[in-house]
Amino acid sequence: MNTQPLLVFDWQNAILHVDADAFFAACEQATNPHLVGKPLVVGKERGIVTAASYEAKVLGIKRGMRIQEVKRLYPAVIILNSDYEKYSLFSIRLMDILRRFSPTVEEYSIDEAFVDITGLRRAYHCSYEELGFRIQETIRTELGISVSIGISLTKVLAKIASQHRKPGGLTVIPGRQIHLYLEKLPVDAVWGIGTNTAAWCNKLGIRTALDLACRSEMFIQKHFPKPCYEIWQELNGRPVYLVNSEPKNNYRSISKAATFSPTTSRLVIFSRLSANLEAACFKARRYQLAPQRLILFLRTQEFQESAVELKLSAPTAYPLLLAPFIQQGFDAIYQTGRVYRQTGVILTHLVSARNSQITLFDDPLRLEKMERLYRAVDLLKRRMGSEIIGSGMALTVSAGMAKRLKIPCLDIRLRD
DNA sequence: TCTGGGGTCCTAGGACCC
DNA sequence: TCTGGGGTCCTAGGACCC
Repeated sequence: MNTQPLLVFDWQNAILHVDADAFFAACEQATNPHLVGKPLVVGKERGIVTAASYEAKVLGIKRGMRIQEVKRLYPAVIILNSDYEKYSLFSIRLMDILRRFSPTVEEYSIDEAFVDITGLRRAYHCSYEELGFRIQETIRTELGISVSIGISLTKVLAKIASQHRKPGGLTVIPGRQIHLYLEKLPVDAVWGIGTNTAAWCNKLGIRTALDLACRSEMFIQKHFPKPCYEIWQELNGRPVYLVNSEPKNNYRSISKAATFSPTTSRLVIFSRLSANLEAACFKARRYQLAPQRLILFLRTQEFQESAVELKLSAPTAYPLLLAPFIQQGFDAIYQTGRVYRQTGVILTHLVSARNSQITLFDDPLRLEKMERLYRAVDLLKRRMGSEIIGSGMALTVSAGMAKRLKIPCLDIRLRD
């Protein structure tokens, strides 16, 4: 058999993973004493459960469950709209606390972070476990929420550690104890191993994380693609994934999609699509980005997807300029009489908008007008909420106006 | 098992060039 | 024009994550 014993020296490297417990629900409870200790669910506005407090989870409520069903089965459960502003503020404060302990903090998601704590035992005159405990306590007292913490030699192991005991757990996995934690862990519970890779593992006789970690390096390289080889190294205590503390200020793509009650109405579907475009461009402008391409897609009731990709000859995040092409693209994929339930827009090949949009206009005055218009729009949206202005605008632009504005669209291509 | 919405990275294969 | 080898770039699609 292609196996080998785990051989890891302790603490060449120390990574801490923080995972907030039932984060959205916890934020609600932290800001409203009446909610503490009560079963509570967030996601009313979407019709599905986005997050559930532990009191609600105990009853059997899971993420994705219909709100209607929750109401019917558990009339006592409190149901709230989600409040992303609030959760973002908690997230910012959480990350700030972590940065007080170490400068190397990766904000992995709104409620999760990795912290590189290598060598901090000396600085704080305490063990890594004690340091984890202090962090946990600081978060509890300052924010009033509970987090689970895992500490180990790599990110993958630290994730396993933080999952090990939830909520409120603190688990340290030193090198010599790795096998104890991998022994009973199903391979698909490892970060980065999904259902497909797990199925492949099973075919090779690999059931647990330990089975995977103990295979020889050669065996892994022969039978698995690169991502899995990296995970294998991490499971063996060899760090591959570094803690990246650079702030997220760039995107490869920006997308907006929305599901609605099934309809055949051309007008309704097109205006949904326009709203998606508005929202996506709004976000792009916030990060000073402009797409060179965009993909429009529609989904039918039977989950059939049709999409079209538009290549712009010059990048822009001004929906007004894009309107005629959206119309063309839409016409290419929309089928009269079909029942649709979802629309979406993906902005890709993003570039910095700072200078690139200038090439769209030969007349600097016109550029300035457009910039001023959207500065006003963006300000209004930020102040009053993004619903205040926008969608429908795309409908009002005539093809003639677009022609005068000289936005050429190079290429429209149907995808699949 | 997917609900629903937002992302990332990797890979195989084709086009094109020398 | 064909043969063969080799490299790069781009794309679609897959897999995975929260």
